[in-house]
Amino acid sequence: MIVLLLISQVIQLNMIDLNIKIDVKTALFLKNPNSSDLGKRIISGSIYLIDELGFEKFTFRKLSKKINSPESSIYRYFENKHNLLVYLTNWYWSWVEYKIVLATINVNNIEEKLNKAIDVLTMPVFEDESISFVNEIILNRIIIEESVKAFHTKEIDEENKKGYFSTYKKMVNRVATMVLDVNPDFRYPHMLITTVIEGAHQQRYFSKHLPRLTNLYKEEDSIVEFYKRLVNSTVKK
Amino acid sequence: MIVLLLISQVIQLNMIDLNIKIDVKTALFLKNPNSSDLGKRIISGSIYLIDELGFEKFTFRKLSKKINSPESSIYRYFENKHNLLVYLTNWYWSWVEYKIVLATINVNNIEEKLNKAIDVLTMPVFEDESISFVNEIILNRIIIEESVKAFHTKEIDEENKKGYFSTYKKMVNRVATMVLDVNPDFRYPHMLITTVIEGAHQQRYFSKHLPRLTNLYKEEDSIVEFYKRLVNSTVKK
DNA sequence: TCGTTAATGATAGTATTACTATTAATTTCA
DNA sequence: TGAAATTAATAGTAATACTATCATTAACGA
Repeated sequence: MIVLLLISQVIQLNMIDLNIKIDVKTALFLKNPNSSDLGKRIISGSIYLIDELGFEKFTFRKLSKKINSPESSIYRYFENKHNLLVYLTNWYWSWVEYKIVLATINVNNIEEKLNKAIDVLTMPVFEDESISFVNEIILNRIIIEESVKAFHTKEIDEENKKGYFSTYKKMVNRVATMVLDVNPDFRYPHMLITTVIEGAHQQRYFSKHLPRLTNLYKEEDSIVEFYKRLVNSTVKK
Repeated sequence: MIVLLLISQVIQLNMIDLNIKIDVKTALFLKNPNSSDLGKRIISGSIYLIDELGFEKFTFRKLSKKINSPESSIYRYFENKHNLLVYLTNWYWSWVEYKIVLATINVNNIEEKLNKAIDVLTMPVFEDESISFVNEIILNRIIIEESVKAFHTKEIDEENKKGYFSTYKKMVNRVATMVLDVNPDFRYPHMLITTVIEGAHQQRYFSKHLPRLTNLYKEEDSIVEFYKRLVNSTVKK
């Protein structure tokens, strides 16, 4: 009980921390959605609505009706729906990095440590681990279905300069370091990790919509199995 | 000279073949763009314009101005710009499959055959190998920057039923078969190949826009090197 | 507790997008 | 040559992605 409480407090603290970082490093939002009731309704409402409609059909007008606040008020928090999506992905990757830290904190064996991180990166989110107004199960679904759109735009270079993707890079870097711990001579740690992260999402998407493009076996989580095998056989000295 | 001519004829035939397949299997277009001058202007104009503006800012109205034909005429060929993008991806994958066939046709060693295919899938398109009104260098760039949007939509399941992605699946299947030739016990051939294809595109994108997410060395094509190593070490018995 | 400031609500308005409709001009090819 | 098919020219509509204005309410500090 005490342990749980402590962990929950750590998460709370950590989340505040991460949000401050987003706040400082980027110009992602005009007003911090964490700072008000309306802001939180925008975030949690948008998660449900993007999941329901898909990002293309999602609009601030529809969101305003869902949360019963005027469209113009939403625009006081986010310049446009694209920035809101990027904000959500940052939230997600902060959360994932935190889960990696938790999963590897007391693991001393470096191979096992890397494997634990790969687990977090490739396993589906099935339990509501939420400690806040964000539903992580649905957010995970949004990341799988929509997150490629967050960085496939003509504005990528300017947005990158503004730090829109720093949370993601930071998390990738953490795991890439674990790869180098296992094999310091391995030349492609970042390439490997982003291949695994994006690949695992892609395969989840394929398994749902284009199953001919992947291979699933009932008795196992094939995606986790495949990427673990891939990492271990590729990183090996 | 004679050889070149023959190859060129084969390509020509093959392209017609592939287009007939697209025609028959899907409802991708309302009128075959290959069948008229206007249709070809739509395709080649759209390739330049999508590359220039990005898919989001690309509109049929802007395209109509570029090719000097009314917007409504474009709508007689494609229901919407999304279907045009899917058409372009099909064109691209038909062309890639043809390149794989060419690159592997006289290779008897099965490992070498697979490696040749991985080469085609991971190498950049730098020469204008075009035999038609399609500029493959620019098309390759569009695939890297925009193609994820072709299958990340809410309509994916209906579109999949209509056969919108059959060209891609067919090509993946061809290479997956080569994987099984090398190791018949390997359980994840499709997963491996789609990981390589999409991963290689992703890494090209990262190397251009988010270089911290990948690892590039000047003296080599790191992306080709990495994915070859990955395939060979993962497929190994 | 009053008064100022800040945040939100209510409403309206604009340019652009994603189409559809109609009719005239032109091309095709039987 | 003449009918059928294709393309051009033009107009129009609902929805999207915003911006602007002003009224109302909440916050909070003197």
